Amino acid sequence: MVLQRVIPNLLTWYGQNHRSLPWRDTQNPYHIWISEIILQQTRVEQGRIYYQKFIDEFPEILDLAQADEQAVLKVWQGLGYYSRARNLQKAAQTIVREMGGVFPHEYDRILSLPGIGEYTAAAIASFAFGMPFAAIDGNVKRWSSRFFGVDIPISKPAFSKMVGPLLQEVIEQTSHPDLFNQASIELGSQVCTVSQPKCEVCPLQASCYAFDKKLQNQLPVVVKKSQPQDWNLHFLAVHHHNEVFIVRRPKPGIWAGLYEFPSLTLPSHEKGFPAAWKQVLGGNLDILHIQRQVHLLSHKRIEASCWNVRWNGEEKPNFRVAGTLLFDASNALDENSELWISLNEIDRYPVHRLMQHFLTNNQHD
DNA sequence: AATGCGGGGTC
DNA sequence: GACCCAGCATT
Repeated sequence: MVLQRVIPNLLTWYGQNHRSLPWRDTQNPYHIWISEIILQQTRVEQGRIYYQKFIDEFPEILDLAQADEQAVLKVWQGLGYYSRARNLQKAAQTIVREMGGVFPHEYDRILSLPGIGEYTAAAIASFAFGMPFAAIDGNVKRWSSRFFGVDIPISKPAFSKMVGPLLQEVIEQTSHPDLFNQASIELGSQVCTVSQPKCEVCPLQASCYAFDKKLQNQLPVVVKKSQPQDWNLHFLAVHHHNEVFIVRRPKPGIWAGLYEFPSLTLPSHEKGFPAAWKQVLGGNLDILHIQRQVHLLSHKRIEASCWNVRWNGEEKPNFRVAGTLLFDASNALDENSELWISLNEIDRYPVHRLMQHFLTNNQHD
């Protein structure tokens, strides 16, 4: 096979050029696991600080298994894709309950844990235990499509079906599967980049299809993503004496398990104070100020308004009026889903970036 | 097979 | 803006 011939080049290149990262040079499966979950759809530089925080907060699997979900989400706050944090803890509990508290050494058992798919299972199996499973992430897909000249869109299962066995065949013949995977990923990240790949220094150049045919800019084939959906979202920061009202978002869904001021989705043209709130709170309410913020996610464009109001009634206002939806997350409740807290307690609760923005910039608007 | 799920860096 | 990052779960 063509690839087999240039593997020595690849390993030599990696030995001379790889970055030093906190989760390399360890074989602790727990540490490697945490790093791999953090790095899913997340750049190394963004994940780095979260990795350190997470390990410090939960040094062992047991610490993670026994923690409050809220504490896990709090460490994850701001990183996004919060189901990763919840699955991490679920998996830790499974390991403690069903696997004797020891991270499993078998590929199939690793793969069975929540939050771990084929890529992550292969990465952990090879990095922690030296097992020959080809780890195929976005970096590997990119160089593979160029090297082998595969024009199937890399997001399609058919692409992995085509390339996976080729890489698997090679890794089963190398004496260092862990180094092969590290080098493969690092190559895609540092050399075979999306734009302007550094073919002049690439250890695979001599056998690369795209280099030979000058098709580096045609490969890989990428399916264009759908446009983000507009979302007109209103938040109600209601102050009563020294307290504010927060709610926990339901699972599943965006920001599941995180806290926020109660929010309400309205048709995109409605930018005024929500009528449903006015109807219930109208008489005893002063609107102090409004914060407007456009918040961009990969799949949503959120036009958010945060209404800071003072409630003048003696008793707390009642948000649970029969037949009226006063905020989106007003279902699936337990005792901690709706809370009145003093504003300086908010740091104890995990919140999303948009909520954090409203809290941080509250004095100056 | 397609979609939902965050946030941020780069060009 | 558009792209995409050491993907996975769900439908």
